[in-house]
Amino acid sequence: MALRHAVLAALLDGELSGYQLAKAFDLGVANFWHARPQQLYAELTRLEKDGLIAGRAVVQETRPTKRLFHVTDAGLAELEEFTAASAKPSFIRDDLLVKVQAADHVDPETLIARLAERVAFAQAKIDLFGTLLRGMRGDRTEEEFLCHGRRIGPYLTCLRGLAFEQGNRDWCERTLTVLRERRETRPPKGRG
Amino acid sequence: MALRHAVLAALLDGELSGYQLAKAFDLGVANFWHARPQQLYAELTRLEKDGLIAGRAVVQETRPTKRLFHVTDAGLAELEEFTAASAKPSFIRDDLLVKVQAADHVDPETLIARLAERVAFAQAKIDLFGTLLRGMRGDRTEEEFLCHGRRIGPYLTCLRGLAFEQGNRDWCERTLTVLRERRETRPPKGRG
DNA sequence: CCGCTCATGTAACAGGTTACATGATTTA
DNA sequence: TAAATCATGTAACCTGTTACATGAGCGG
Repeated sequence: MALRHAVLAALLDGELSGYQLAKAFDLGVANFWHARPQQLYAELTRLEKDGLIAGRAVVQETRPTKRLFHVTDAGLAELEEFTAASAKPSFIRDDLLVKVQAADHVDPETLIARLAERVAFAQAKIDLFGTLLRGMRGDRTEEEFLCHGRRIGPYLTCLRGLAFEQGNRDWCERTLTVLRERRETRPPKGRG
Repeated sequence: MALRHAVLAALLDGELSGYQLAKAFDLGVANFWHARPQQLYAELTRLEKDGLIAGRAVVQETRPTKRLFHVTDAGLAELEEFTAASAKPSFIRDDLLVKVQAADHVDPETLIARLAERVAFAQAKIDLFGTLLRGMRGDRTEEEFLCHGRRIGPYLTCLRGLAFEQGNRDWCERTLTVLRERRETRPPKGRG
Protein backbone atom coordinates (compact mmCIF):
# COMPACT_ATOMS: atom_id res chain seq x y z
CA MET A 1 0.00 0.00 0.00
CA ALA A 2 2.25 2.78 -1.24
CA LEU A 3 -0.33 5.47 -2.01
CA ARG A 4 -0.68 5.70 1.75
CA HIS A 5 2.90 6.86 2.09
CA ALA A 6 2.75 9.10 -0.95
CA VAL A 7 -0.15 10.97 0.66
CA LEU A 8 1.72 11.26 3.96
CA ALA A 9 4.78 12.61 2.15
CA ALA A 10 2.68 15.15 0.27
CA LEU A 11 1.03 16.39 3.47
CA LEU A 12 4.42 17.13 5.05
CA ASP A 13 4.54 20.37 3.04
CA GLY A 14 1.64 21.80 5.00
CA GLU A 15 -2.06 21.32 5.57
CA LEU A 16 -4.00 20.41 2.44
CA SER A 17 -7.62 19.60 1.64
CA GLY A 18 -8.59 16.55 -0.40
CA TYR A 19 -9.27 18.81 -3.33
CA GLN A 20 -5.88 20.54 -3.18
CA LEU A 21 -4.18 17.19 -2.80
CA ALA A 22 -6.07 15.83 -5.79
CA LYS A 23 -4.88 18.73 -7.91
CA ALA A 24 -1.28 18.15 -6.90
CA PHE A 25 -1.49 14.42 -7.64
CA ASP A 26 -3.57 14.59 -10.76
CA LEU A 27 -2.72 17.45 -13.03
CA GLY A 28 0.66 16.55 -14.38
CA VAL A 29 2.31 18.02 -11.28
CA ALA A 30 2.62 14.51 -9.87
CA ASN A 31 6.41 14.41 -9.80
CA PHE A 32 6.77 11.50 -7.35
CA TRP A 33 3.44 9.65 -7.56
CA HIS A 34 0.17 9.81 -9.43
CA ALA A 35 -3.37 9.15 -8.22
CA ARG A 36 -6.98 9.97 -9.05
CA PRO A 37 -9.08 12.15 -6.75
CA GLN A 38 -11.35 9.23 -5.83
CA GLN A 39 -8.36 7.26 -4.61
CA LEU A 40 -7.15 10.20 -2.55
CA TYR A 41 -10.46 10.86 -0.80
CA ALA A 42 -10.67 7.17 0.10
CA GLU A 43 -7.07 7.12 1.32
CA LEU A 44 -7.53 10.28 3.42
CA THR A 45 -10.51 8.66 5.14
CA ARG A 46 -8.47 5.54 5.93
CA LEU A 47 -5.42 7.50 7.08
CA GLU A 48 -7.53 9.57 9.46
CA LYS A 49 -9.24 6.46 10.80
CA ASP A 50 -5.81 4.95 11.49
CA GLY A 51 -4.64 8.12 13.23
CA LEU A 52 -1.79 8.84 10.82
CA ILE A 53 -3.29 12.16 9.79
CA ALA A 54 -5.69 14.56 11.51
CA GLY A 55 -8.09 16.97 9.86
CA ARG A 56 -9.79 20.18 10.90
CA ALA A 57 -12.86 21.65 9.25
CA VAL A 58 -12.54 25.12 7.77
CA VAL A 59 -15.86 26.86 7.18
CA GLN A 60 -15.81 29.22 4.19
CA GLU A 61 -18.24 31.95 3.22
CA THR A 62 -18.70 31.43 -0.50
CA ARG A 63 -17.26 27.90 -0.84
CA PRO A 64 -18.34 24.62 0.77
CA THR A 65 -16.65 23.72 4.04
CA LYS A 66 -13.39 21.90 3.50
CA ARG A 67 -11.18 19.74 5.71
CA LEU A 68 -7.45 20.46 5.99
CA PHE A 69 -5.25 17.49 6.92
CA HIS A 70 -1.86 17.29 8.57
CA VAL A 71 0.45 14.37 9.47
CA THR A 72 0.43 13.21 13.10
CA ASP A 73 3.40 11.82 15.07
CA ALA A 74 2.13 8.33 14.33
CA GLY A 75 2.12 9.27 10.64
CA LEU A 76 5.72 10.44 10.85
CA ALA A 77 6.72 7.18 12.52
CA GLU A 78 4.97 5.25 9.75
CA LEU A 79 6.93 7.21 7.13
CA GLU A 80 10.18 6.53 8.95
CA GLU A 81 9.41 2.81 8.99
CA PHE A 82 8.48 2.88 5.31
CA THR A 83 11.77 4.58 4.43
CA ALA A 84 13.73 1.96 6.36
CA ALA A 85 12.34 -0.85 4.16
CA SER A 86 14.16 -1.28 0.86
CA ALA A 87 12.32 0.29 -2.08
CA LYS A 88 10.93 -1.88 -4.86
CA PRO A 89 12.61 -1.25 -8.20
CA SER A 90 10.45 0.82 -10.52
CA PHE A 91 9.70 -0.40 -14.03
CA ILE A 92 8.66 1.39 -17.16
CA ARG A 93 5.06 0.66 -18.14
CA ASP A 94 4.20 2.76 -21.13
CA ASP A 95 1.67 2.35 -23.95
CA LEU A 96 3.93 4.27 -26.31
CA LEU A 97 6.83 1.85 -25.82
CA VAL A 98 4.53 -1.06 -26.65
CA LYS A 99 3.69 0.69 -29.90
CA VAL A 100 7.35 1.32 -30.72
CA GLN A 101 8.19 -2.30 -29.88
CA ALA A 102 5.83 -3.23 -32.74
CA ALA A 103 7.38 -0.56 -35.01
CA ASP A 104 8.42 -3.01 -37.72
CA HIS A 105 4.87 -4.37 -38.08
CA VAL A 106 2.62 -1.29 -37.91
CA ASP A 107 2.15 1.80 -40.07
CA PRO A 108 5.10 4.19 -39.50
CA GLU A 109 2.98 7.30 -40.10
CA THR A 110 0.66 6.36 -37.23
CA LEU A 111 3.62 5.81 -34.97
CA ILE A 112 5.15 9.14 -35.97
CA ALA A 113 1.91 10.90 -34.98
CA ARG A 114 1.95 9.22 -31.54
CA LEU A 115 5.58 10.16 -30.94
CA ALA A 116 4.94 13.78 -31.91
CA GLU A 117 2.06 13.94 -29.42
CA ARG A 118 4.34 12.66 -26.68
CA VAL A 119 7.05 15.19 -27.50
CA ALA A 120 4.54 18.00 -27.02
CA PHE A 121 3.27 16.54 -23.74
CA ALA A 122 6.80 16.05 -22.41
CA GLN A 123 7.84 19.57 -23.36
CA ALA A 124 4.83 21.01 -21.52
CA LYS A 125 5.80 19.09 -18.39
CA ILE A 126 9.43 20.17 -18.73
CA ASP A 127 8.32 23.81 -18.79
CA LEU A 128 6.04 23.25 -15.81
CA PHE A 129 8.75 21.57 -13.74
CA GLY A 130 11.17 24.37 -14.64
CA THR A 131 8.73 26.93 -13.27
CA LEU A 132 8.12 24.89 -10.12
CA LEU A 133 11.85 24.53 -9.47
CA ARG A 134 12.48 28.25 -9.94
CA GLY A 135 9.64 28.98 -7.55
CA MET A 136 11.05 26.69 -4.87
CA ARG A 137 14.62 27.98 -4.95
CA GLY A 138 13.73 31.67 -5.27
CA ASP A 139 16.75 33.83 -6.10
CA ARG A 140 19.29 31.30 -4.82
CA THR A 141 21.29 29.10 -7.20
CA GLU A 142 20.39 25.41 -7.24
CA GLU A 143 23.65 24.53 -5.48
CA GLU A 144 23.01 27.13 -2.79
CA PHE A 145 19.43 25.99 -2.27
CA LEU A 146 20.22 22.26 -2.08
CA CYS A 147 23.01 22.89 0.44
CA HIS A 148 21.21 25.23 2.80
CA GLY A 149 17.49 25.17 1.92
CA ARG A 150 15.03 24.01 4.56
CA ARG A 151 12.81 21.78 2.49
CA ILE A 152 14.65 20.05 -0.33
CA GLY A 153 12.55 16.85 -0.67
CA PRO A 154 10.01 18.27 -3.11
CA TYR A 155 12.80 19.97 -5.07
CA LEU A 156 14.72 16.71 -5.46
CA THR A 157 11.69 14.73 -6.63
CA CYS A 158 10.85 17.53 -9.03
CA LEU A 159 14.36 17.23 -10.47
CA ARG A 160 13.69 13.53 -11.13
CA GLY A 161 10.38 14.37 -12.80
CA LEU A 162 12.16 16.91 -14.98
CA ALA A 163 14.89 14.47 -16.02
CA PHE A 164 12.27 11.81 -16.75
CA GLU A 165 10.37 14.06 -19.12
CA GLN A 166 13.56 15.25 -20.77
CA GLY A 167 14.40 11.59 -21.30
CA ASN A 168 10.97 11.03 -22.84
CA ARG A 169 11.32 13.98 -25.15
CA ASP A 170 14.85 13.17 -26.28
CA TRP A 171 14.07 9.52 -26.93
CA CYS A 172 10.91 10.40 -28.86
CA GLU A 173 12.83 12.85 -31.01
CA ARG A 174 15.57 10.34 -31.69
CA THR A 175 12.96 7.72 -32.61
CA LEU A 176 11.15 10.19 -34.84
CA THR A 177 14.39 10.95 -36.69
CA VAL A 178 15.04 7.25 -37.24
CA LEU A 179 11.52 6.55 -38.52
CA ARG A 180 11.62 9.54 -40.86
CA GLU A 181 15.00 8.60 -42.28
CA ARG A 182 13.81 5.06 -42.91
CA ARG A 183 10.67 6.39 -44.57
CA GLU A 184 12.92 8.01 -47.18
CA THR A 185 15.28 5.05 -47.53
CA ARG A 186 12.74 2.23 -47.53
CA PRO A 187 9.36 3.29 -48.95
CA PRO A 188 6.22 1.66 -47.48
CA LYS A 189 5.04 -1.73 -48.72
CA GLY A 190 2.73 -1.60 -51.72
CA ARG A 191 4.52 1.26 -53.47
CA GLY A 192 8.09 0.06 -53.77
CA MET B 1 -6.15 -3.53 -21.31
CA ALA B 2 -2.58 -2.82 -22.29
CA LEU B 3 -0.86 -6.02 -21.15
CA ARG B 4 -2.75 -7.60 -24.03
CA HIS B 5 -0.92 -5.44 -26.52
CA ALA B 6 2.41 -5.76 -24.76
CA VAL B 7 2.18 -9.54 -25.15
CA LEU B 8 1.26 -9.22 -28.81
CA ALA B 9 4.21 -6.89 -29.40
CA ALA B 10 6.57 -9.29 -27.62
CA LEU B 11 5.38 -12.25 -29.71
CA LEU B 12 6.20 -10.41 -32.95
CA ASP B 13 9.85 -11.33 -32.45
CA GLY B 14 9.06 -15.00 -32.99
CA GLU B 15 7.25 -17.89 -31.37
CA LEU B 16 7.56 -18.01 -27.60
CA SER B 17 6.22 -20.25 -24.85
CA GLY B 18 4.55 -18.84 -21.76
CA TYR B 19 7.68 -19.61 -19.80
CA GLN B 20 10.03 -17.84 -22.22
CA LEU B 21 7.68 -14.87 -22.32
CA ALA B 22 7.58 -14.76 -18.53
CA LYS B 23 11.36 -14.63 -18.39
CA ALA B 24 11.48 -11.79 -20.89
CA PHE B 25 8.85 -9.80 -19.00
CA ASP B 26 9.97 -10.56 -15.49
CA LEU B 27 13.70 -10.66 -15.12
CA GLY B 28 14.63 -7.01 -15.39
CA VAL B 29 14.83 -7.33 -19.16
CA ALA B 30 11.36 -5.81 -19.36
CA ASN B 31 12.36 -2.74 -21.34
CA PHE B 32 8.87 -1.76 -22.48
CA TRP B 33 6.50 -3.43 -20.02
CA HIS B 34 6.61 -5.54 -16.88
CA ALA B 35 4.39 -8.42 -15.83
CA ARG B 36 4.39 -11.48 -13.57
CA PRO B 37 4.26 -14.99 -15.03
CA GLN B 38 0.76 -15.60 -13.65
CA GLN B 39 -0.53 -12.57 -15.50
CA LEU B 40 1.07 -13.73 -18.73
CA TYR B 41 -0.32 -17.27 -18.62
CA ALA B 42 -3.78 -15.83 -18.03
CA GLU B 43 -3.36 -13.31 -20.84
CA LEU B 44 -2.10 -15.94 -23.30
CA THR B 45 -5.20 -18.02 -22.59
CA ARG B 46 -7.45 -15.04 -23.25
CA LEU B 47 -5.56 -13.97 -26.38
CA GLU B 48 -5.81 -17.45 -27.85
CA LYS B 49 -9.52 -17.67 -27.03
CA ASP B 50 -10.01 -14.35 -28.86
CA GLY B 51 -8.05 -15.59 -31.87
CA LEU B 52 -5.33 -12.92 -31.66
CA ILE B 53 -2.61 -15.51 -31.15
CA ALA B 54 -2.36 -19.19 -32.02
CA GLY B 55 -0.31 -21.85 -30.26
CA ARG B 56 1.15 -25.16 -31.30
CA ALA B 57 2.22 -27.85 -28.87
CA VAL B 58 5.86 -28.92 -28.99
CA VAL B 59 6.52 -32.30 -27.40
CA GLN B 60 9.97 -32.53 -25.86
CA GLU B 61 11.90 -35.59 -24.72
CA THR B 62 13.33 -34.57 -21.39
CA ARG B 63 11.16 -31.49 -20.70
CA PRO B 64 7.38 -31.16 -20.32
CA THR B 65 5.45 -30.35 -23.47
CA LYS B 66 5.30 -26.63 -24.12
CA ARG B 67 3.12 -24.42 -26.30
CA LEU B 68 4.68 -21.91 -28.67
CA PHE B 69 2.51 -18.91 -29.57
CA HIS B 70 2.53 -16.60 -32.58
CA VAL B 71 0.46 -13.55 -33.53
CA THR B 72 -2.38 -14.11 -36.02
CA ASP B 73 -3.60 -11.65 -38.68
CA ALA B 74 -6.38 -10.64 -36.30
CA GLY B 75 -3.70 -9.98 -33.69
CA LEU B 76 -1.77 -7.77 -36.08
CA ALA B 77 -4.93 -5.84 -36.88
CA GLU B 78 -5.57 -5.37 -33.16
CA LEU B 79 -2.03 -3.98 -32.73
CA GLU B 80 -2.55 -1.61 -35.65
CA GLU B 81 -5.75 -0.34 -34.08
CA PHE B 82 -4.07 0.04 -30.70
CA THR B 83 -1.26 2.07 -32.26
CA ALA B 84 -3.74 4.37 -33.97
CA ALA B 85 -5.27 5.39 -30.61
CA SER B 86 -3.36 8.11 -28.79
CA ALA B 87 -1.15 6.76 -26.01
CA LYS B 88 -1.88 7.66 -22.41
CA PRO B 89 0.88 9.72 -20.82
CA SER B 90 3.08 7.67 -18.52
CA PHE B 91 3.66 8.79 -14.95
CA ILE B 92 6.39 8.07 -12.47
CA ARG B 93 5.24 5.85 -9.63
CA ASP B 94 8.19 5.04 -7.45
CA ASP B 95 8.57 4.12 -3.77
CA LEU B 96 12.01 5.70 -3.69
CA LEU B 97 10.72 9.09 -4.82
CA VAL B 98 8.11 9.01 -2.05
CA LYS B 99 10.94 8.48 0.43
CA VAL B 100 12.97 11.35 -1.01
CA GLN B 101 9.90 13.61 -0.97
CA ALA B 102 9.93 13.10 2.81
CA ALA B 103 13.72 13.69 2.97
CA ASP B 104 13.49 16.63 5.37
CA HIS B 105 11.51 14.60 7.92
CA VAL B 106 13.19 11.18 7.98
CA ASP B 107 16.63 9.91 8.97
CA PRO B 108 19.14 10.88 6.22
CA GLU B 109 21.28 7.78 6.81
CA THR B 110 18.36 5.49 6.03
CA LEU B 111 17.64 7.41 2.86
CA ILE B 112 21.28 7.27 1.81
CA ALA B 113 21.17 3.47 2.13
CA ARG B 114 18.07 3.25 -0.09
CA LEU B 115 19.62 5.50 -2.73
CA ALA B 116 22.82 3.46 -2.78
CA GLU B 117 20.78 0.28 -3.33
CA ARG B 118 19.03 1.87 -6.27
CA VAL B 119 22.30 3.03 -7.82
CA ALA B 120 23.55 -0.56 -7.80
CA PHE B 121 20.31 -1.87 -9.29
CA ALA B 122 20.29 0.79 -12.01
CA GLN B 123 23.93 0.12 -12.91
CA ALA B 124 23.20 -3.60 -13.26
CA LYS B 125 20.36 -2.85 -15.66
CA ILE B 126 22.50 -0.38 -17.60
CA ASP B 127 25.10 -3.10 -18.13
CA LEU B 128 22.42 -5.60 -19.14
CA PHE B 129 20.83 -3.23 -21.65
CA GLY B 130 24.27 -2.42 -23.07
CA THR B 131 24.87 -6.11 -23.70
CA LEU B 132 21.43 -6.57 -25.26
CA LEU B 133 21.93 -3.61 -27.59
CA ARG B 134 25.35 -4.84 -28.72
CA GLY B 135 23.85 -8.26 -29.38
CA MET B 136 21.05 -6.82 -31.50
CA ARG B 137 23.18 -4.58 -33.72
CA GLY B 138 26.03 -7.07 -34.13
CA ASP B 139 29.11 -5.47 -35.71
CA ARG B 140 27.20 -2.57 -37.24
CA THR B 141 27.28 0.90 -35.70
CA GLU B 142 24.07 2.06 -34.04
CA GLU B 143 23.47 4.56 -36.84
CA GLU B 144 23.95 1.88 -39.48
CA PHE B 145 21.68 -0.57 -37.67
CA LEU B 146 18.86 1.90 -37.06
CA CYS B 147 18.90 3.00 -40.71
CA HIS B 148 18.99 -0.38 -42.38
CA GLY B 149 18.26 -3.03 -39.73
CA ARG B 150 15.21 -5.26 -40.23
CA ARG B 151 13.82 -5.26 -36.69
CA ILE B 152 14.46 -2.01 -34.88
CA GLY B 153 11.43 -1.95 -32.52
CA PRO B 154 13.08 -3.94 -29.71
CA TYR B 155 16.28 -1.93 -30.14
CA LEU B 156 14.46 1.39 -29.79
CA THR B 157 12.56 0.34 -26.66
CA CYS B 158 15.79 -0.98 -25.20
CA LEU B 159 17.36 2.43 -25.78
CA ARG B 160 14.55 3.98 -23.74
CA GLY B 161 15.07 1.43 -20.97
CA LEU B 162 18.77 2.27 -20.95
CA ALA B 163 18.18 6.01 -20.77
CA PHE B 164 15.63 5.52 -17.99
CA GLU B 165 18.08 3.59 -15.84
CA GLN B 166 20.85 6.07 -16.55
CA GLY B 167 18.44 8.77 -15.41
CA ASN B 168 17.76 6.82 -12.23
CA ARG B 169 21.44 6.32 -11.51
CA ASP B 170 22.44 9.91 -12.20
CA TRP B 171 19.61 11.35 -10.11
CA CYS B 172 20.36 8.99 -7.21
CA GLU B 173 24.02 9.96 -7.27
CA ARG B 174 23.19 13.66 -7.36
CA THR B 175 20.77 13.20 -4.45
CA LEU B 176 23.37 11.18 -2.51
CA THR B 177 25.90 13.97 -2.97
CA VAL B 178 23.44 16.55 -1.69
CA LEU B 179 22.47 14.48 1.37
CA ARG B 180 26.10 13.77 2.24
CA GLU B 181 27.12 17.41 1.92
CA ARG B 182 24.24 18.46 4.17
CA ARG B 183 25.23 15.81 6.68
CA GLU B 184 28.54 17.60 7.09
CA THR B 185 27.08 21.10 7.11
CA ARG B 186 24.04 20.49 9.31
CA PRO B 187 24.61 17.69 11.87
CA PRO B 188 21.60 15.48 12.79
CA LYS B 189 19.18 16.59 15.49
CA GLY B 190 20.07 15.48 19.01
CA ARG B 191 23.82 15.78 18.57
CA GLY B 192 24.31 19.38 17.47
C1' DC C 1 19.23 -35.14 -1.25
C1' DC C 2 18.80 -30.16 -2.08
C1' DG C 3 17.90 -26.60 -4.97
C1' DC C 4 17.49 -24.83 -9.72
C1' DT C 5 15.31 -24.83 -14.36
C1' DC C 6 11.51 -26.02 -17.31
C1' DA C 7 6.43 -25.73 -17.72
C1' DT C 8 1.78 -24.49 -16.35
C1' DG C 9 -1.62 -23.00 -13.77
C1' DT C 10 -5.58 -21.60 -9.54
C1' DA C 11 -7.44 -18.69 -5.79
C1' DA C 12 -7.62 -14.86 -2.84
C1' DC C 13 -6.65 -10.34 -2.24
C1' DA C 14 -4.87 -5.59 -2.92
C1' DG C 15 -4.70 -1.68 -5.78
C1' DG C 16 -6.30 1.39 -9.49
C1' DT C 17 -9.74 3.16 -13.08
C1' DT C 18 -14.24 4.58 -14.83
C1' DA C 19 -18.66 6.04 -14.37
C1' DC C 20 -21.91 8.30 -11.71
C1' DA C 21 -23.78 11.68 -8.11
C1' DT C 22 -24.45 16.31 -5.76
C1' DG C 23 -24.55 21.19 -5.32
C1' DA C 24 -22.96 26.03 -4.91
C1' DT C 25 -20.17 29.94 -7.13
C1' DT C 26 -17.50 32.31 -10.40
C1' DT C 27 -16.08 33.41 -15.23
C1' DA C 28 -16.83 33.82 -20.30
C1' DT D 1 -26.49 29.86 -20.43
C1' DA D 2 -22.59 27.16 -20.66
C1' DA D 3 -18.42 25.84 -18.63
C1' DA D 4 -15.00 25.78 -15.13
C1' DT D 5 -13.74 25.68 -10.10
C1' DC D 6 -14.52 24.30 -5.38
C1' DA D 7 -15.64 20.25 -2.51
C1' DT D 8 -16.79 15.50 -1.56
C1' DG D 9 -17.86 11.10 -2.22
C1' DT D 10 -20.17 5.81 -3.86
C1' DA D 11 -20.28 1.62 -6.76
C1' DA D 12 -18.83 -1.38 -10.24
C1' DC D 13 -15.25 -2.96 -12.64
C1' DC D 14 -10.63 -4.05 -14.34
C1' DT D 15 -5.78 -4.92 -13.36
C1' DG D 16 -1.93 -6.55 -10.71
C1' DT D 17 0.24 -9.08 -6.69
C1' DT D 18 0.96 -12.87 -3.42
C1' DA D 19 0.56 -17.33 -2.04
C1' DC D 20 -0.05 -21.88 -3.25
C1' DA D 21 0.09 -26.22 -6.26
C1' DT D 22 2.18 -29.80 -9.39
C1' DG D 23 5.67 -32.57 -11.47
C1' DA D 24 9.85 -34.07 -14.09
C1' DG D 25 14.94 -33.71 -14.93
C1' DC D 26 19.56 -31.85 -14.02
C1' DG D 27 23.82 -30.27 -11.38
C1' DG D 28 26.52 -30.19 -7.17
